[in-house]
Amino acid sequence: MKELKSSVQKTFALLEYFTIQKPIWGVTELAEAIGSNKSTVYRFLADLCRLGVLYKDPVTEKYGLGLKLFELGGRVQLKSAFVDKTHPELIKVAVRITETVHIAVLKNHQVFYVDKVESPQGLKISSHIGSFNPAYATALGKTLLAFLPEEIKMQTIHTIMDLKKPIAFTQNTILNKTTLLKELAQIKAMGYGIDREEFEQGLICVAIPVFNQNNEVVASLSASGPANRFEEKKVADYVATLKKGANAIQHKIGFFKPW
Amino acid sequence: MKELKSSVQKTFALLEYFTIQKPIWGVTELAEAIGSNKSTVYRFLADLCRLGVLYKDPVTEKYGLGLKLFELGGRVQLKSAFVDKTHPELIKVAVRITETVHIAVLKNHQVFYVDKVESPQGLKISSHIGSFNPAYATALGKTLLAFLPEEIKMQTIHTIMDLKKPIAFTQNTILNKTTLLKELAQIKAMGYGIDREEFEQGLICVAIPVFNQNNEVVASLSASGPANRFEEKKVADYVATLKKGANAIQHKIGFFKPW
DNA sequence: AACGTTATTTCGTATTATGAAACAAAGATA
DNA sequence: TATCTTTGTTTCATAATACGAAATAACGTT
Repeated sequence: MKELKSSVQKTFALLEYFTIQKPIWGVTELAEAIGSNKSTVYRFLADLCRLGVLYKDPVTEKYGLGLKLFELGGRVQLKSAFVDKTHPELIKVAVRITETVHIAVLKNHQVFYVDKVESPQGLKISSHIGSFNPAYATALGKTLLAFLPEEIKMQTIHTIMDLKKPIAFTQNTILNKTTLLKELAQIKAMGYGIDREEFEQGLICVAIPVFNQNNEVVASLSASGPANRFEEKKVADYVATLKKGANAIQHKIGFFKPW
Repeated sequence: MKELKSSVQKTFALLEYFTIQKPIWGVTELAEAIGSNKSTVYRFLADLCRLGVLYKDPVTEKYGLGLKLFELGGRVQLKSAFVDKTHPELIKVAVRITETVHIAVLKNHQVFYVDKVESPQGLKISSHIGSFNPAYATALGKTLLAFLPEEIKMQTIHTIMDLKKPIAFTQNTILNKTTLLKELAQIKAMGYGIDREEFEQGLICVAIPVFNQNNEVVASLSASGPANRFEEKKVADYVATLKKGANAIQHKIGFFKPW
């Protein structure tokens, strides 16, 4: 690899090619995609296989992500101390609400999708666990921002709205800082946030904050559905159910805090 | 690090120190545990943090496993193409059976625990997702072995019983190859396997095979509970419920095969 | 049988990693 | 408040690993 990069960086850069959409690669194919010599890539692949980080199909000679990553992923505290505990509560909420339920945390001024439970009757939502979305344009994000401690909130909003130049996703996306601050104040007052097609056309999302037992906001919990199915009365019902879920979650996670 | 090892190996060796039991390390503490210079370890930690593989708590200056591993773990096909689909079925089984339900695959001649759902009424089982256990001494393992294609089965049993010298976990552990082969024949005939305190004192486990839509055995599904609660009648009921679960799983996983 | 493609190995050279030492920062102690 | 101790962070000469061109092996296609 003709770049000034540590081997650690190269290793994880290589692992990035193994996606949900394309989970399987051959040596030459991957070398071409990376722009590296195939003997270099071959050695990385061989090393990673020995460690169980990748596996090699003996028949096709193609490589895929291995059990070691599955196991390491399970040791991340977000998984072992949070998702494993909250997942059953998401299921209960999804059963009652019959829409897709998500839980997310704030990371790098964005929402990071941590888990979701789809309802058979619910709309298929394109969100992807393990991915980021803009905090300012999602119910999950706005709700997380709204309940942050005041100083952290102002710093974060400054970063998002002034330094990082927000973009519009739909006509409804809030791009003005003052407008966003008013919106967050309203979310704080009402105890829940709504994304009215601000991030995705045709999609409405209702979110409420999730606190730990130190009363720190650690996540947000939401229900998403098509715009034509969200009536005012339903919103109140959803909020009530989400709050029950959030209370149960608070009991289960103790003082857990995703840094 | 004074060893002849690639940086890839060193990287994953370092990540191994971040366990469920001890998820958080400081620079010097980790360097001492590894037996490496703290400036070397510091650079690895810094690199891994920039990649999101680790995170650093800004207050305590300690390190923990980061979101990137959570996300990579979610991209492993065993997770995205299997666990995500089978988990709801495990829940349904656990609700009916009111014991702990596990699903495992065969890897390196051992059972690899992939998922589990505990029942509130169930005994707390010490199994750990992402860990291995001996195939010859567990219901999950014996059942997987029993339903393997004949040639692969004989090879695998040769490896386990002749080359790897099995050890006893309890007085009931099967150590004789001929005895094990008879046991597997019986499991094949009955369609389910039982571990009668062969792996853990006081614990009985019933497992059935899970097939994909190519009729290849890809996993096994089990219910575990204390020995004093397992009566003959209950076994038949459990097997029936587990079979329903396995059928539902077969429908959901298509031709998926954990390599 | 010949050809094309991909996987795998070799070895001289290029690049990265190491660790001792020094410095910075912060908490503990007198 | 000053001093000491411990941990985190940085520097740089040296040691070790990584690289890639070329060759070989393996396998599928024609």
